[in-house]
Amino acid sequence: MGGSAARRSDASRSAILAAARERFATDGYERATIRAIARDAHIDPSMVMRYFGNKDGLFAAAVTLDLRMPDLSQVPRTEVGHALVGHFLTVWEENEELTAVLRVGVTNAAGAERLQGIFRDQVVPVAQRVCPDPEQVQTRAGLCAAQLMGLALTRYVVRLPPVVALGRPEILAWLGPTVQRYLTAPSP
Amino acid sequence: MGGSAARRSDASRSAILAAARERFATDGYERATIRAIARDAHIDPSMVMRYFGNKDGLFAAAVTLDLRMPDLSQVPRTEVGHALVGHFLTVWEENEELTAVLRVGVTNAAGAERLQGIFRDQVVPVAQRVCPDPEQVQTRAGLCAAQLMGLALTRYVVRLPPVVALGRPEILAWLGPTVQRYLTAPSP
DNA sequence: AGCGTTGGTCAACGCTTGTTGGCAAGCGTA
DNA sequence: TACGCTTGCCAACAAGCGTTGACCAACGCT
Repeated sequence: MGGSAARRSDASRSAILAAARERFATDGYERATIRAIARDAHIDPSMVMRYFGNKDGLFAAAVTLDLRMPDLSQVPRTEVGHALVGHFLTVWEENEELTAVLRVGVTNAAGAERLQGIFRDQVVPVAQRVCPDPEQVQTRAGLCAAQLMGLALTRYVVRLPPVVALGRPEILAWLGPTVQRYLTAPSP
Repeated sequence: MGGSAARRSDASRSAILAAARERFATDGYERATIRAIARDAHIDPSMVMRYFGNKDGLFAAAVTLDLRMPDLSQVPRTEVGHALVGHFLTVWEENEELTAVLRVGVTNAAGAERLQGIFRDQVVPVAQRVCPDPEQVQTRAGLCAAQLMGLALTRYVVRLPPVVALGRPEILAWLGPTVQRYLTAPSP
């Protein structure tokens, strides 16, 4: 029962998960059909059901999001904004699961809850390190999330041309001070 | 043919459009079914087809988005950020079509194009009034869009609790200076 | 009265969806 | 060889989808 032993089906499982990640990222929850995912993985749709129960289970298994948040207490206090924007930019561009969870979070109630969980468990704790006032850390983290998710939305999902055209240094120069202010400036 | 005369079916038409707006806003494009919209409007699904051709036509007719952008050249130059954030906040809260177009813009390719069109035709021209450098106006408008759509996304769609909890004055105080900087500060 | 136009209902079409159960082939062990 | 478990494919199900066309009732006109 432990499941530590390698099963013969592990190749199929991971093929399904990879295909699911890609489909969810590009199509969103509703249009990412089990049949299409199975076709991408060169396997029968019924196998997807047997391995993951149902479509919700597949989504839960495929999209497990780790932002790999850095330890901001190691960064000079005047550069946390710059560091945070840079980290998000890197993670977004090398990890399509973020687009998946954002797309699904907008269409699906369960997806929205997952986004809330990521915010609560991964973003807020990091903000707590740099802004110790427990009264304000939630608000400040929320403001950062609004700015960073807005960037992701306009750049990777909606693809507003001017935002797509921005280079990494320009984004850092524009958004770094904003996030810095949201995290460390005195409350207005 | 002109269509100026009031038709007997106008009540049904507008009932369908109202129901469609609400469904698209809460469910997104795929899950907002014609059958559900027709049920809400107390009418037969086939009438929706007759009036609007197909689902795309219904969406186009239901979600016509006018941001009613203010003339920022009338506002003191140091307060355009504050004014813009306040305007967006007002429009978002009294108009569910914005949530609809955002939700659909994330899932549907046609919806994304519509968002790009709104940005191009309604947001950029206003930014042009306050930031006359034609080289930068696109970029600056894009940055504002990223911040404002990020707010809308986290507040009205994903509903991150700390962002939902923010009051209007706090949002103005936090985001006003950001948008102000994106519009008027010297390029970093 | 008779007419065409309009507003509306009903039943069905073809298709896709998530999901299920049965059955065949491969494997390790006894 | 025979057994039991795993892996996989196939065919089918019920439900829902967008969409279509036939049919009916009410209206406005001449």
